[in-house]
Amino acid sequence: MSQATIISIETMRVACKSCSLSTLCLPMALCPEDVERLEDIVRHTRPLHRGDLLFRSGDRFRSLYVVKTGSLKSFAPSPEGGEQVLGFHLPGEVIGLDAIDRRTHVCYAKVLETSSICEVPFQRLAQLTAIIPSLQHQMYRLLSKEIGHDTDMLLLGKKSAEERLAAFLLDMSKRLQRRGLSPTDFHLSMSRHEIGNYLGLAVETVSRIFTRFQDDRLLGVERKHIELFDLDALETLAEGMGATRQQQQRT
Amino acid sequence: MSQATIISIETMRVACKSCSLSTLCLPMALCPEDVERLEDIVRHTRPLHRGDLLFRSGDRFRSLYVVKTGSLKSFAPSPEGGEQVLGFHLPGEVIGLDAIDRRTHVCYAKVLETSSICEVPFQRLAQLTAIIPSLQHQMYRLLSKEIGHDTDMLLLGKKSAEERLAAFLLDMSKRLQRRGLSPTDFHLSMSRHEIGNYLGLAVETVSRIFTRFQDDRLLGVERKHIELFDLDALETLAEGMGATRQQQQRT
DNA sequence: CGCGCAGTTGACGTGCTTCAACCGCCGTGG
DNA sequence: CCACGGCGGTTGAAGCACGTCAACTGCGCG
Repeated sequence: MSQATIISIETMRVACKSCSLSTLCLPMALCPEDVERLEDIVRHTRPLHRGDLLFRSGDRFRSLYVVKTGSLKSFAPSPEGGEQVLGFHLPGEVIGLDAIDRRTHVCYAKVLETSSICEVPFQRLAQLTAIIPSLQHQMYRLLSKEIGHDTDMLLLGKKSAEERLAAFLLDMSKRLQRRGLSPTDFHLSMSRHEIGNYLGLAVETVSRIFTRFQDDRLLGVERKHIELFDLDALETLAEGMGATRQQQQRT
Repeated sequence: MSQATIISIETMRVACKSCSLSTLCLPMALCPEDVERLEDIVRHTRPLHRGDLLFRSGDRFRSLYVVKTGSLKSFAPSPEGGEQVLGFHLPGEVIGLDAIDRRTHVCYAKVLETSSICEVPFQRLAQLTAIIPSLQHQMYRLLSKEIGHDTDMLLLGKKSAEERLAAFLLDMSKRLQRRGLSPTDFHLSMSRHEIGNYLGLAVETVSRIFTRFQDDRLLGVERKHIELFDLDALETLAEGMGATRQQQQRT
């Protein structure tokens, strides 16, 4: 028990310079000296557990959060009391970028599995970006990348159910690969409900398509464990070349 | 004719400090001295006309563009040769934020009606933000706002056709209002095809819902001229309180 | 004056949702 | 240790919202 505690604290306190995410996260392309300046403002909190909320809708925006380990989902309350899943967040990804403008969080961030998270106070980060040009560029790229990803998701909304699920799986695959994990064999920390909600599909539809993909030997599924057998075929599907329902609306 | 030319040139050359958009655009909250520094890097191009392309997919990213007058649409080529409308851009709005990260434009920007546009070289803008803190904040807020708007659009993709069109009209209404125009009486510069494509709906569906809204006295339509009679009702519709198809998927 | 395209309207087909039943895993408590 | 309840997930049947196809209208432009 005491050993577990020590490990946990060690994990918590790992500095940016020795963090395995340093090539993905904010320190990317910073010189050691600047990494240290960044470290000075980063706050490490104790690990959060499944179901914990990182922040709530309405909370005042003060910090960006970076996932160090684990995963989260963000969601907005929907009018009827349900929730709308806005995205999933993997290690190295920054949460809260949408709140900079509004000064207030308008969504919830919930932990899907035990996760450790770095807190980066935004005001101090902004001050730092003014004196570290490469950090400023990194911030602009980060924000821009988020816009690009959102745009991709926006396009998804116009595709068929099969295309959406294929695109979702490929997106996860690529994001995991960037983190040094297998792009073809991984664990989904979110439920089918959450996937369906995220993609705008009914749970049943998600389930049916998973089995359809499995029947077609595109992948193997066993509960939350996914194995992708044919990335190319999935890519083709996701692109919408499926011949059915050509949504090519020229204007 | 010569008078028209003079007016056009006058419009082209208007400086940031005397531009009617100065409270919406980048100069927002800058002191006069800093506005002048911004002006120094802004390039004014001749007005573009309907159908002109501001940039193409594949073009190297060099500048952000701000709409001064007129309107544009951005779209991505879809696999089968059609196009996917990504958004519409009104005066005071910045185009190209998604390209900062990729260093290359991945979509097209096409002019919907005669428009004048300011070009802001990004490298020089970034240099300027490092020495003008309020400009840096403005940039962060701009990028963040875009993320927020994209997220809103993403949520739209999960709603019914009526909800989507209502939300689209309200979005236009609010954006026009911020520009000092009537929020209830305006002209849509895009075609039904483009609206449908943007919202992920068939043209016929858009048309049907327009007439349905008109029958319900929510608005008046005559070709591209729109008059909104009942903003509250549209708001309620857009929120998805329509009692039909409650997409409240709890997880 | 007439071609052409944007827009509207109607009839029909279908992909997805909805409703419902069932299965299997897992935790809990007797 | 097993029984039981509950939830996540899968599968089947039926309905509906929206897409597709097709015909028609009318403004706009050469």
